[in-house]
Amino acid sequence: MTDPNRDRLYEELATESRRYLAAYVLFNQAVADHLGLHPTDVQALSLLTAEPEPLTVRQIADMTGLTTGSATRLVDRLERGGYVARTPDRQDRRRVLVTPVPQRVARVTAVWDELGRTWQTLFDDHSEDELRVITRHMRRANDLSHTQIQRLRALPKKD
Amino acid sequence: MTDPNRDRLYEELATESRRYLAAYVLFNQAVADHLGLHPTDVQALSLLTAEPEPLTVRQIADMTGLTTGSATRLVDRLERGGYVARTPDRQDRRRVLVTPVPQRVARVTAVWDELGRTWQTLFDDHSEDELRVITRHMRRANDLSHTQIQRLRALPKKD
DNA sequence: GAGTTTCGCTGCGCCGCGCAGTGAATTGGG
DNA sequence: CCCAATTCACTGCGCGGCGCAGCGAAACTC
Repeated sequence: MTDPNRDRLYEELATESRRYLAAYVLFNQAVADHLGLHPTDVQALSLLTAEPEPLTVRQIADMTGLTTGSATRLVDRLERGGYVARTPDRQDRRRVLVTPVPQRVARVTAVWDELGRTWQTLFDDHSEDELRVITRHMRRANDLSHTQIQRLRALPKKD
Repeated sequence: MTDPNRDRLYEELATESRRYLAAYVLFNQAVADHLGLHPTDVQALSLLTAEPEPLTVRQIADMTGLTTGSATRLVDRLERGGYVARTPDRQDRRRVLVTPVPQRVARVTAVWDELGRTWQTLFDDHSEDELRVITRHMRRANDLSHTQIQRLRALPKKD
């Protein structure tokens, strides 16, 4: 139950996770500054390009955690910057599909890939099993945090 | 060089990382909402409690990525909320040391630990070696992103 | 001891954001 | 079939965090 060795590993991993997140936020900020965008916009673009199909405004709102109103404004900015295009949905005419503009978005992903290349060198001395371990951990932590978020939102607010 | 199997793993890990970090940001946001704070404040508290010694305002500014002015305001909010206390530095009287107030901060970390406990159940079927692999990856990615941020800031801004 | 640098702090304006409400489109129940 | 309820994206409005520029005070430099 309380293996002191494992406890130390847990502790270490917890602290490292915090720094990991902090580093990501800083990196995201740096990318945004570099491109003259806002961190939220970069984050949205990252999520948008990760999905195979175009998203609706509401989906973007859910994934970023903003309201639909703010999401509309976000898409406004991205559209004005030429990063995405609004396309009406044929099936449901209330909906608006937001599709990324490849050549423009490439400018953003280029910065990401710049990191990605260095990442590869970082991964190169990992075995395939180790890579799978990391990926699996992230996926599970991802799922877990979603349920945790649900719980937090359902709970009464403190103070 | 181009092992298709590894390439697929890289691809998978890259996408999963995005989602993982996005989820982390969302969780941070949810915690902030729950406590009636701002995400930046929670992040600062997280970093503040992770360090063994009190930080100066400038150090907080550097770690969070904001200007000293905004950092001052951030400390103002945290102080007003009773989360931290300002202490003058004896050695350098220009400096102000920001020390977390344990009993008040405990309220925040309680929410983190709530996730931590569930995390433990998630980790329980990992071997110690696997835990070390994950921790090591995060630490290295952390270091790497810092150098990347330096590079980004040095580069000329695009657009 | 005068000049320079660093510290934290403070007006100011910008702008992202949540809130609440709008019209249009879709869905469901009698 | 029609009318109510829901969902969609969008829009004023006010709040407030943030960067910017400048401020005295304290520390370092020569």
